[in-house]
Amino acid sequence: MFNKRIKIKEILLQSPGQKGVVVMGWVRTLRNNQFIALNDGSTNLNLQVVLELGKFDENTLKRITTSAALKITGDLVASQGKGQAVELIATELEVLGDSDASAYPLQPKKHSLEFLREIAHLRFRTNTFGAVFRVRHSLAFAVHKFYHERGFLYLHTPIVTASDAEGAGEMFRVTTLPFDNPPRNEKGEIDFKEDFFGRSTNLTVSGQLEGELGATAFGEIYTFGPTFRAENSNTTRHLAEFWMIEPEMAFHDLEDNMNLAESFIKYIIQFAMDNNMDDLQFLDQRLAEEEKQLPADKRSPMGLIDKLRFVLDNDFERITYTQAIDILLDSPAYKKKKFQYEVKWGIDMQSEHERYLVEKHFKKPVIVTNYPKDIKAFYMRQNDDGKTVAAMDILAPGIGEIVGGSQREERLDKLTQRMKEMHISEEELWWYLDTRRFGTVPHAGFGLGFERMVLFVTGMTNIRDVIAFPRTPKSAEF
RNA sequence: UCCUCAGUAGCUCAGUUGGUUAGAGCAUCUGACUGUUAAUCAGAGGGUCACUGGUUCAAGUCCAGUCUGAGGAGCCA
Repeated sequence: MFNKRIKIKEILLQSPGQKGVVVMGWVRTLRNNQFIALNDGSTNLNLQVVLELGKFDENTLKRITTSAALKITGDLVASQGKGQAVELIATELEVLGDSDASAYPLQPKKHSLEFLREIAHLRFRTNTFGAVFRVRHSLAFAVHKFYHERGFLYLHTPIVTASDAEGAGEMFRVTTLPFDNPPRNEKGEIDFKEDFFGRSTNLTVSGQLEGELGATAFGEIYTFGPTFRAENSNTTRHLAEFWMIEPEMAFHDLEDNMNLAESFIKYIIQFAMDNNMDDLQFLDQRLAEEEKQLPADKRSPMGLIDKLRFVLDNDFERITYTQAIDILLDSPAYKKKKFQYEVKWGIDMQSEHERYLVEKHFKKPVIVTNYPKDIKAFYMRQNDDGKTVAAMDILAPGIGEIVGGSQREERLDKLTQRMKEMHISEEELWWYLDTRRFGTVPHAGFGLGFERMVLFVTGMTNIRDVIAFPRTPKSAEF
């Protein structure tokens, strides 16, 4: 029976005086042969366990090494030392699992994030990753809470998909055909009729098209699942496997869509602020320490928690693509020829342009709407000007694009015309087009990259550090 | 995929114009000490200088290629 244990998060809030308290956790450090800093993952804070001199034999003490798993029974008392309100005087100590100190890679000191990535199976045991993953959990939970409270239905869209017409990037093929000798048809091409699903299949790059099927029946749905892109992207904000949240809403236009996205982002930030303040404070201090190393102009203008408060307290800036281009053309950066890439109406804005708008000009999240149709996907609703579509991207400081969405083209003729122009097969997407044939309605939706959201809230800078087991080109060890 | 930078002990790093036996702090091990907060003190062990090839009397150091990592760019969430 292990159920009598009390989590360290709870015991730290209790008043001294209790006897026979049972705790279990892992040793962070043993100081002075007398003080164990015990952590059980429920909080970043450690419980100080006091071993009175002579009470435990030398062999037991020798087994109290970094990361050894312990069961300790003891009495909770007011701490004599500084740094903690209460501490546990141990009466019984059992080593549940030894940890060979000479082989254990983590030390009670600061490790580089690069090194910790190489031991991703153990990095949860550090303060930084403990905080990041508790915050990540809260954000994920808040996603469901937000949509559930608003009557959205959680729809599980498929991981394996047959459609390759979504145009959202390179896909991972799913097959059971033998590599060395695949079946071939008369033309000598690989015959996917022989494959497991009887056709060529891939891992999903987006649940949106399926999401629209749900929205046109349930009204409002959301998806929250893994997404796969086989792009050879080597950046701090791309993963080959990442998690995306995609709400899709019938009877919503572009403005409704923006309103939902903004309140959604604020809601999940608020939830983390309400439930993970200890961890956010730790991350805030961590970030401040990191930034001391940077030159002054590279540092964030605000601390992490101040930044989150600022986002909660202020409306996102809303501008059209056309206004965005005008701001760029009118900017000192443009006039001083600081931009490497050309700025003119019709371009797909580069990172440097987005960063300027968000980090220099507005200094807060910006929603850019009504992009030129030629740089956006086929399913976005065409505006009356014939040039733009009802798209919206949310750009966040330090991250770039965190949300991409649009009002969808609900008019069948406009949609199929656009598909023809963009060489997208109507036959393959017959099921998608059926939503426009049978009771089509104005509707909208967006995708939010979950890891980018976690980056923003935790202040981490590399996306590989906010997902448990990052998959990136040439890397899938854990 | 492109550009730039890096790879020296378990970790973080130093290593001069190429020159004797490659160093430090932390960690580890041994011992001491005991109200510590990444405990402290003393001592010890620990290296295929990423890999392959080349230049040279001599390469951690110079050159070429490869691999891996980081940052930036593109693709995007």
